[in-house]
Amino acid sequence: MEFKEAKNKFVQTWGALGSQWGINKTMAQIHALLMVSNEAVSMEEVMEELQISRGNASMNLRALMDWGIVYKEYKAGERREFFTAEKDLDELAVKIARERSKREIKPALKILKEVSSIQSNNTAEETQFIEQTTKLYDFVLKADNVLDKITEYKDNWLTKLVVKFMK
Amino acid sequence: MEFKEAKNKFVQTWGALGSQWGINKTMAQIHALLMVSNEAVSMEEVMEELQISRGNASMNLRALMDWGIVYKEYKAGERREFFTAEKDLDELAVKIARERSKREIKPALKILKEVSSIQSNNTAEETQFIEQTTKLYDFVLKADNVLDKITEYKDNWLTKLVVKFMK
DNA sequence: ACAAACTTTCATTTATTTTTGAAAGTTTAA
DNA sequence: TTAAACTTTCAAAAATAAATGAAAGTTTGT
Repeated sequence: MEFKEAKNKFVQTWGALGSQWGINKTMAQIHALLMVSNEAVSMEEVMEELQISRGNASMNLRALMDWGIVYKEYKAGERREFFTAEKDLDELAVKIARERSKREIKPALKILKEVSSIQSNNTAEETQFIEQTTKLYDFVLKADNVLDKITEYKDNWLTKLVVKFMK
Repeated sequence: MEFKEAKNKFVQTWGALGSQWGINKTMAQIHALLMVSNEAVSMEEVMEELQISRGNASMNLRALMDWGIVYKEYKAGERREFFTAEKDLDELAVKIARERSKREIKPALKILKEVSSIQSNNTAEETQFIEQTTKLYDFVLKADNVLDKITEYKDNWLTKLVVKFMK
């Protein structure tokens, strides 16, 4: 396999993975492309490499910056903007984890708390509902807290987790 | 908030979450419905509660069984099949983690290994590509191993993780 | 062996999500 | 202040994913 083919395969694969994880395909592809580029990439180049429209490139680059995993760069004497991806994987994973916690887990917790707090009429049905949603609330809360703690380490959290856990 | 409203809210919320996580909305809703039911539910009831067609119910129940988080149950003297969800959350999370590892992480690792193994012509571009995809491979492999180890505990793995990690 | 009771399949339809591209907006340099 | 160079927005179009429902398939009791 030669370079171009490998690069393309990587971008495609990362894109497909993204869509299984609630991130859209193009967004994941752009991220993949930037991550393996040795220097900052212009919007024009992104459009060219991925064969996408200007609007699409603009919106997804913006979204990636909102996630905090792609940065704008300005080059001296250049009017255009260039983009780079977060390349440190510990940092990348931490940012993704935090963002998903904020966007998905926290709101879900709020709802779980609400629905598990109804007062029961003591039918078997309602008792089961309250019991299960309460358990879910506790579980998700605990998981979210663990995530928080783990990502506090930032550098090498994965390695530290391995060390802590394997012994 | 009264019971029916709470139940509906829970099912809707779980469904929306599902679609952000690569599981389709109906599949997640059915799972939510079964999880808070005190007894096994027939396909007819699922259709009725969620207002979905027979085909849809059948396909998604099947998919949930493929994931190993919904079970068929037979009642004496009843021709129909009934369904229950895995209610133990440790067990549920373990099954989901294992399934996603098998379906998504393992295939991604295979590709990462492939693309990171091209031989370089020593351009800066290719060097960067190989370096970054190699790092990714190592990272994802390590993460997958940690997941494996954690889910081996099965019972109370989350609690055990908290204990190990907080001290 | 038949038929009633039930489940699965899959071609078609429907709904949702993503993409496009042209117009509007912004920034910079002269 | 003007215009060139660039980016963003968003309504409409295209692509993708999910749902429907009728027909085919299966199982069970008589």
